[in-house]
Amino acid sequence: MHQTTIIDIARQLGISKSTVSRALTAHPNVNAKTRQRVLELAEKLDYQRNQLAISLVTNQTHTIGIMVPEFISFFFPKVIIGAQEELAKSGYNVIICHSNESYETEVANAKALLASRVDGLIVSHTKETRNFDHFMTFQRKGIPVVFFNRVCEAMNVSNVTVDDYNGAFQAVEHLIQTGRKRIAHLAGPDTLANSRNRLNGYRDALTANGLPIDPELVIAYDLNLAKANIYVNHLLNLPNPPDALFAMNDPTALEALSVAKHRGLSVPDDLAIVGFSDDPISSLIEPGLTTVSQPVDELGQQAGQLLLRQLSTNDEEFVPERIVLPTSLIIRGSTVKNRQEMIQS
Amino acid sequence: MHQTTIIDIARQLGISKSTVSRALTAHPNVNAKTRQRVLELAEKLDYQRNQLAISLVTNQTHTIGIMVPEFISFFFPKVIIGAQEELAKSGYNVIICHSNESYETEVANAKALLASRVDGLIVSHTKETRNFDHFMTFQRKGIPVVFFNRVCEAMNVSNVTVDDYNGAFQAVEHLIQTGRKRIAHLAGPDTLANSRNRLNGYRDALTANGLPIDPELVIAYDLNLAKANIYVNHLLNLPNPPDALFAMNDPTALEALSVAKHRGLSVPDDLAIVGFSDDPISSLIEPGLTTVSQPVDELGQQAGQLLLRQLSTNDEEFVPERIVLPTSLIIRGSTVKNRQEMIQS
DNA sequence: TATTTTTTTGGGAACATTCCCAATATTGGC
DNA sequence: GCCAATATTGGGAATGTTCCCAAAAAAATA
Repeated sequence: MHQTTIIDIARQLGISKSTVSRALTAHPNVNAKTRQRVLELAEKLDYQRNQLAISLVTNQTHTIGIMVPEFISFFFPKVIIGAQEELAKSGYNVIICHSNESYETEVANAKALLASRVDGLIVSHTKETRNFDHFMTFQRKGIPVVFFNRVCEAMNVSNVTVDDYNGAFQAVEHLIQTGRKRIAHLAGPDTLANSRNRLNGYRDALTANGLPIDPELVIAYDLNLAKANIYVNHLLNLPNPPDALFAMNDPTALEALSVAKHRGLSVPDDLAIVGFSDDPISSLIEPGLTTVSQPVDELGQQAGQLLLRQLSTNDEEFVPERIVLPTSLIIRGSTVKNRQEMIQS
Repeated sequence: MHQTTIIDIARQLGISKSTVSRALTAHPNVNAKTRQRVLELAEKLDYQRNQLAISLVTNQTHTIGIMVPEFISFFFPKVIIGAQEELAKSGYNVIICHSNESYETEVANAKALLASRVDGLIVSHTKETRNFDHFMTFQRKGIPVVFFNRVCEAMNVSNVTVDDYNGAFQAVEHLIQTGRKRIAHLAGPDTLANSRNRLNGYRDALTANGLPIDPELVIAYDLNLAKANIYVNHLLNLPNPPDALFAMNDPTALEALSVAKHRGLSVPDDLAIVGFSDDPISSLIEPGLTTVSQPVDELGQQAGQLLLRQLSTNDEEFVPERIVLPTSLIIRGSTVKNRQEMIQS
């Protein structure tokens, strides 16, 4: 089916396509009457500009790619919305991709985004990603890249993260202050920078408070919940089991909570549990889950702003920025009995 | 910054751009050696095809727009993933838009998708949408449109829904069978076809079981949770309050649950509650929420398949399909005490 | 009215690719 | 070694737009 073009309009009006083009854009050099006639006919003919042709000649698409590893949990959609709103203010559209935690899909998506000539990329990589060549290609071609949440520390690009180290430190210190001595950590894979940082925070909090680091109590896993179940049971079966668990994220913590319930353990008396990310579910279950909360909306907004800033800066003058947003500890019933929710920043 | 083009490759190899083009695509008429040389140089020069130019000349983008009203809740992301996987099998990419429940944003998004020449559209409209002109434009231009979940019944296009009427009927009948006599309904806005269908199911279930329809017990609202809170309190303050509540969706039902707890009511004894959609949270809270479950993944898959089918059919021969997927009632503690989860189809 | 200035318009290259058709090179049969 | 058949290559139009530059028209000035 034929789509109306500026040439159709030009022909019907007996004027040149240049004039139609000017009338349709905000160009000043058109007679007001001519513009009026063009606009009316365009409306009548259902004219829609062809962004492909425009992007081809102007060499910019006004489109930003956002790639996330998944978007079932509340976290990534919220970040996307934050970024999208920020970008929309400057007239940018957004293509959302999810890599499904698959390195291969991530590479394929990166290729597709490159092919559709996005003006920039906002990305959180998969847990499988060890090689970042596919993102470096963007850099080489002068297309701004901003990482968030799961960042590539080796690449010299802007990124936004939360203070994973301090969040973890604070969480573990809270457990220590409430009397726990054997604190386990279900960590994420060491491919993720945030996972590594949380692990460091856990370790340093123990050391700073004179507690030993027992390797038996630290398990790094691939965030597959079925395995979380197994590992929690393993920890609780130890001859000298933990009295507290700090989990990489809320889903893991919730899984631990369910395991504890199943084994007839009392939370927080027999096992205190802390998560990370303040999933909406965490405040609704019984007991409420103590967790490290992140400013999710701001994460997205900042990512958007970083990209916009880079987009309006000369390549030579550009210096990458690394933004770290603060976390806060939300204390609920999974660590302190009969406690109404409390926030500790 | 200059991006490598087939002309660059052609020049460096001393051959024509036609040959390079053939080598880069799956075209048979190229010498194997030539193809090899082209592929190697392309790799070396970081060549990425320019999808804009390709789409411009081939007049198809292999891109499908998916527009949803929001994607914080688990529902829409899951549908998107289902559709995306189906479309990916046939080599289609996806642009995801969310209208943020705003009619204006929806219209703007539709324009942008039209401008970027998507090959098709999968959409669930906002709760504000009464005028569907912006979607009819797609139809007029021969671009396939598939509605899901929130459909426009007035448009002659394919759509996928769940059996809202029967889901609601079954839910209300379950409440009646467990002895409830005054069943309230917190309905959605009447702009949504699924909201209207659920309301009808509610009404007919009451009538079929010889119960009166009390207009006092039916409240239609805009799905803004803050208002749900107010309305639930209003219902419970009635001189003759309801003994059960059927809510338009799970978030509404959860809000009701929280209100009931706050007022010291026992659920399900004082107030039984049923939701719609089986949100992941619903099985985790205490008591578990009885709810109408929908085959969410299948919704997305079917939407994708419908679109693909239309894409490969002549416009003249095409006949819209309307698929209705079955729902099932999941019975939990919010309607039956001490009941382990049970599914009734 | 003639000339200059300003406003408005038109022509055509450029963007990166596909694809048709013609031209050239290679191969096979005799 | 010649001719036909086949394989491979090149040339150039076409896609829908922007944008520069020149041309034409209109308005302002003398």
